[in-house]
Amino acid sequence: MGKEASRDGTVGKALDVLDQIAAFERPIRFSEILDCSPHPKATLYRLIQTLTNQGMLTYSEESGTYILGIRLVRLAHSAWRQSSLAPIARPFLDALAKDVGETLHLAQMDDGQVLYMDKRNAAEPVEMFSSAGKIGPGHSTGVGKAILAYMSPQNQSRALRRQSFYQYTSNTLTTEGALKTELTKIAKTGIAFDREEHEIGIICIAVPILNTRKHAIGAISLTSTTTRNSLKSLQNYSKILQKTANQITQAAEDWQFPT
Amino acid sequence: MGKEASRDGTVGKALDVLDQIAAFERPIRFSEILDCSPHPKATLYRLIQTLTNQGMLTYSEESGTYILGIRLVRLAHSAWRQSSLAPIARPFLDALAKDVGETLHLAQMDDGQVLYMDKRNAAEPVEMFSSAGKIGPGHSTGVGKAILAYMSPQNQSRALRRQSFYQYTSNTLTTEGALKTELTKIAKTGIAFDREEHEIGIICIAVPILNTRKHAIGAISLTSTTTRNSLKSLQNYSKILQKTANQITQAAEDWQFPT
DNA sequence: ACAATTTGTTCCAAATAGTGGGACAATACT
DNA sequence: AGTATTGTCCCACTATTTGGAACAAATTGT
Repeated sequence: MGKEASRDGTVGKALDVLDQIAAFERPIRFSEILDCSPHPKATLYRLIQTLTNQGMLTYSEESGTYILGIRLVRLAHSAWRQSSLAPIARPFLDALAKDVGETLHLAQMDDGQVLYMDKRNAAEPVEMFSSAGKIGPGHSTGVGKAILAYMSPQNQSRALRRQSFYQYTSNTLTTEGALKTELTKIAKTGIAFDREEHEIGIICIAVPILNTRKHAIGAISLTSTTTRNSLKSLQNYSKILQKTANQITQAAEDWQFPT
Repeated sequence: MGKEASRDGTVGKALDVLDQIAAFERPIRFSEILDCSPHPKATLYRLIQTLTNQGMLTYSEESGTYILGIRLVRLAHSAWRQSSLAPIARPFLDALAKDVGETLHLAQMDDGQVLYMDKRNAAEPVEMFSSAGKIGPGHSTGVGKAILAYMSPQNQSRALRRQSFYQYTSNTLTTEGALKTELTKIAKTGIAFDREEHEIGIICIAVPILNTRKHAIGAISLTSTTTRNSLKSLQNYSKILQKTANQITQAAEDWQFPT
């Protein structure tokens, strides 16, 4: 119990390697992987060879580097369709986008991290990173806090333990205590705000998407800039966001979700 | 030698299972997987358990079914950014989309199959398959033929062997001979057409994206319907498509060599 | 040009992790 | 209740993974 060694065999190790390579967001040498790997050289070597001729990694002869393989993209397409809310939420997000003309995000929680599943651009786009599969911190985003506020106690504390509490801006909540207080407030109102907690100048309003047991299975958010909106004016969107969230809940009812 | 057993260990088996589950485009029971699996019950069971607590699969207690897990989406995001042309091609596709106002696709080849990496919608959307990660046949799509025409002889024949030559419509090329003749023509003109070969009423014009060695690393296509366009009128787009493809080639080159 | 160093690949005996027949439990059908 | 189907678990057997160390290739230093 002391250690949370939940390693399952070779497959687990192989997948860890994939995560490691994904973390570097660039082509990477064998020895670079080796440096951040707990495995001995020969072991890592065979692991990577296997992954490569399985199409999960791609090797570039010219530069001697590895990148994540194309097979993942194929698999992820199925994963996205099957286990994300995106396909279900699509028509409702489209309608909402038409109504509000601001940047919208659909996100779910993966092991304490926010995972963006879909996005709609503002009429006048604020160029932001993103697209499906992008991850973000749970403690400093609107969607993250909205979902955390509506988790079962066990899941919540597990997720909280995963938070880095990295201070992105002076508004970021950097302690578990501060975040918990905020989550309680959110659970009362059903609405979460990002008060420039992740990036100065960027604010957002988010609402959870709940299942029948009143636990969050995702969240939607509307993002804007402080030059175009204030936290007050974002409040005007709360009704329509909640309506959309409810519609998605409804549509998702006969669907199965991850815990 | 007789057998083409290229299985590498447990990891390979686990990944095969993922592919199998992806193939069913719906939640699936344990026994259903077992039916199309070469592994004995206990083996498959442990494999799936491992995959599940690694987040590659998600299990629904209520219905006792498995779907591909959310972790794949996260991994694929990195894969998409690293090993697809999509991020590089994005600005050029955007510009092209603005100019032509028709449905555009960016695709690459994965083991003989077309893999769509990005898409731009027409002003009046044509509802058809597609979006990133979606796969399609090589022998009956514009992008597929464009890429096949510009492959090295070895790669081409390997890819041709992978083709199903399934007859989607009366126009589909259903023999290797017919396809090869077509590919020779395409290699001369640099332009590929889909003459309702995949779906009646849908036509498209495609051009390859070439590397410095004049081999295809991908393709872009413009799709329309027979009610809005004819094969002749699609020809008008050939210049601008080729210009865009060249721009992407250029950008891809610069990408490889950042001093 | 030559040695020293770093980086990548291969081998093989020992150890470990995966295998699968079959027993058992939990549901679903008659 | 009885029977069939589906899912979970056990454990002795065995095949696969392991990793130290030797080797090869590419890079760097003098």
